[in-house]
Amino acid sequence: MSKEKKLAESTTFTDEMKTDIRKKKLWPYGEANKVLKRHDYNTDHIYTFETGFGPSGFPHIGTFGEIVRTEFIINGLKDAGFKTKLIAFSDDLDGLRKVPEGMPEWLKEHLGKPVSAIPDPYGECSSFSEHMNSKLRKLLEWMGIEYQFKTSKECYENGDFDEAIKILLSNYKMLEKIIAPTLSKETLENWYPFFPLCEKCGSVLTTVVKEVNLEDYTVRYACTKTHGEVQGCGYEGWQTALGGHGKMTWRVDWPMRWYALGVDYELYGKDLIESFKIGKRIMNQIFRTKEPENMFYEMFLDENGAKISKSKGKGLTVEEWLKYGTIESLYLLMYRRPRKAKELSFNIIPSYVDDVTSLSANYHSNSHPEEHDFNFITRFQGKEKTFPGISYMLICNLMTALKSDDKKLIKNYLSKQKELTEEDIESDFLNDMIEKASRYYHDFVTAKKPEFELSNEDIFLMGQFVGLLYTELTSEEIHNAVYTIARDNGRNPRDFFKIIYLVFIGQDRGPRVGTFVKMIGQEKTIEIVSNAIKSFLSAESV
RNA sequence: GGGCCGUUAACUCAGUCGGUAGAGUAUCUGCCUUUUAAGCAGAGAGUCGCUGGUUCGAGCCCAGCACGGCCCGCCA
Repeated sequence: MSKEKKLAESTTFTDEMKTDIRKKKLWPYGEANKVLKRHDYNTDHIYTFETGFGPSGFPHIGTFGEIVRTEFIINGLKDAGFKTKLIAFSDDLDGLRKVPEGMPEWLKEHLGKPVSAIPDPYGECSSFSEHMNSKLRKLLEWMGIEYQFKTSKECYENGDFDEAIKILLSNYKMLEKIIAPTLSKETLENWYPFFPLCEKCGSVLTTVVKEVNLEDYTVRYACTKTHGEVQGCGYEGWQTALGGHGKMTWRVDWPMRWYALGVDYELYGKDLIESFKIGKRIMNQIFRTKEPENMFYEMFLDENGAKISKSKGKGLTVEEWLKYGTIESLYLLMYRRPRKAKELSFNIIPSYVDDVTSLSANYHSNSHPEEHDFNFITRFQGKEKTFPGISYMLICNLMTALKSDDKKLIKNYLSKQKELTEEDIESDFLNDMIEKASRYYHDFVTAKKPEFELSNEDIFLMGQFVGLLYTELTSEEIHNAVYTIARDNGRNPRDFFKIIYLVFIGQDRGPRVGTFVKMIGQEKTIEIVSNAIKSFLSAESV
């Protein structure tokens, strides 16, 4: 009885959800609809997404982008009431081909071994790949992304892939037919879809299969191949192809994962388009099932338009972006046009931060906020997020003009120029933004603070100036006082301004003196100047 | 040889169901009696790569073309 009722409810719900999400056009919804259609909008199915990661180097911004972009689609599904799962898969059985730049030379003796069998060069984790995995996981956890972590090693060893391996090896001829067109003649001669792990030297890159027994899925192999700098040790023996004693070759490994893990969707970089096509054929012809729904994304490029690579370690990192930009700005970077190559450099960060602010305003005044970019870049927390309309670039400019990144000062200035509530001024968002703009200002805008000296006459002038401040003045009066004092003492006003700025903020330039003094308050100004002069005098007398 | 992406103001880029083309920077004008990657107010600036198609209506959808860039054609 209750079961029937439940079913009826669930069906009605499904129809509503179908029509609702089908109408939506933003790219993550487009992808969501592809994957929903695959299971006829079934609300009980757990829609499974995979992202791949090669732990032979540090995770770069592209790896991170793949996960975030996948999460956009997942969040669209979740928001519509569907169940999802994200598998972050680390291929830690991949053999190390060369010592990555900046890593110790002793790694050379481990070339050819799976990265999970190589010690951590930084001595922090149980293996090379563990180190890379932990870097990625730390980031994902910090961001609160829900995912299931799987590694190649554990899946092979658990036997999760055994059934798939049996199917692949039993269909060797068909497999060869699919792969052959992509291989050179020489490679094809000794080609076999399985690389045993050499029992003697531990290499996975140098073994060649000589004979196969399909009764028990064992292979006879010889460790005789040369792969780049790695040479086989010459060992020969029998080995089972199951249970993690080797791995399938790359183009075969990928579809095998789709099959074994039930992957419904995967994003991949443009460089893997050809590999995906092979994987698709393997899925269709050997596993006799449909390949995952999918989309490829464009590469991130460095400032010179070159592809960012793991081995070279170039390009902007996620950490670097977050040092200067808000988390939402990074999400926006990933959200916008995944299929357009983007050149990454520090100077694009301010505009992304400010775009988030305008998107926020747009979202909160929009007639149909239910389908809005802002939902994705806030991970569907848009309603709770209102960003005060303060420009990051304005803050940078203010800091430059004021030659100071003092938070209170900046806030004070902002509150004079813009209409901001007390809440806005004290918001975490503004604090965060000022801190980030401050770093940007320090690292990209400012120069070193010049050292300066004051003559007795300079100090005398400052004394006169401060003396006036005991009376309440307007900003104009203060400003004019600078001229008056300078002229009365036969000094160039320009020089006096310079002295004032040096005493105020240690720079020879700054904002308009009158407004600046009013901003920090006359009393406070007196205090700052008096202290500065005192400390200068005491330093002088030593 | 195969495939993909891009082309919107001088520059960098947005463009949310197909409904009068947007921002920042730069330029020009005015204002603030030093200066700054200043600030404020305003202005000019685009046949949305080209050609055709669908539509009452196209930057957006479809086809073809041109130019630019990238990936694959080693290995994983």
